[in-house]
Amino acid sequence: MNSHLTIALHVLGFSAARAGEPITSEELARTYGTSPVVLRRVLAKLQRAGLIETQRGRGGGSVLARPASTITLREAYEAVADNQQILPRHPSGCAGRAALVLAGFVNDLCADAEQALLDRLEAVTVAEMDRHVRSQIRAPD
Amino acid sequence: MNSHLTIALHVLGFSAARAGEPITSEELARTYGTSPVVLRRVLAKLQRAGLIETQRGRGGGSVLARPASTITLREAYEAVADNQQILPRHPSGCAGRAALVLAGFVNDLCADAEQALLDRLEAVTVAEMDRHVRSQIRAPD
DNA sequence: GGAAATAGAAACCATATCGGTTACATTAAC
DNA sequence: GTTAATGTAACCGATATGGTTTCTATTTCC
Repeated sequence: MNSHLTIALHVLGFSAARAGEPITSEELARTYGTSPVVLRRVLAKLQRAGLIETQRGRGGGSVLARPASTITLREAYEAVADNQQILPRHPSGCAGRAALVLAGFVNDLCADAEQALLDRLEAVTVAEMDRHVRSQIRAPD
Repeated sequence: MNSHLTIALHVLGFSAARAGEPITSEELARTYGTSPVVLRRVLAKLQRAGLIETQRGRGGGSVLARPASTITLREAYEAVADNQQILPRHPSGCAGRAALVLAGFVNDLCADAEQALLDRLEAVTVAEMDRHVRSQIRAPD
């Protein structure tokens, strides 16, 4: 995994705060602290996943493709995780029956643990994230 | 994360199966499918964590330092994870109050999701892993 | 129609990580 | 002292990553 997940959540959070007004990759890059090109690489993934829509040209930028209350953070994760497993798996080069059985057990357990992690991400929507940010901004400290 | 977790579980599983007889890094490397040097790098971490004990010289090798029923797979994870977080965190370069609040929210959520993953690993002991392997070996298919 | 603003994408580079190998030192049993 | 084993450092090649540059495509505004 790389930094794409945190960038994606930054994008979704800021897009939600705009309430329909498009936000540019330049502004997203500046607030996140990286370059616009890096940000567009993540924007491309979010588009492919159908989470945002982007307009080119003057006045362009990105907006949420669906209501913020219908987008879970797990969807953001899956949009940017290129089929990568969080925990590494046993390789195929194991020798012997015991090693193979052990590898199968470990792989199943890793999959189960990852599922637990994804369940946590699925329990939070972009709208909830946005509400949290709004409340914290209005009530400093 | 690298492959050290799967190697560590391989080590603990095979050590448990030996019931006190030391196992060499050469045999562990052969059954896992890598080189003995790579394996010893993981063995060093498991030693530092107090999960195995290793003897040099002829007839040497590694044995479990504690009963298999008292070692959880989470301990193995923490022995090999060099303080690394599974999910990446927001960088410190965020600009603006909204970005900082959002980063804090995301970081907290990531920590929570990781905790859910670790809980799954903590629920399994090396002894249970060993029992599973033994039962599967005796009853093929 | 032209200028400006914006996204899209490819290419390249510097850096870090990782697994593998080699080499050598250290330890313990026989 | 020979043999078998761990401990560790050094190096190499492959891969991933983030950053930058450059160019193209699109859209709006004048």
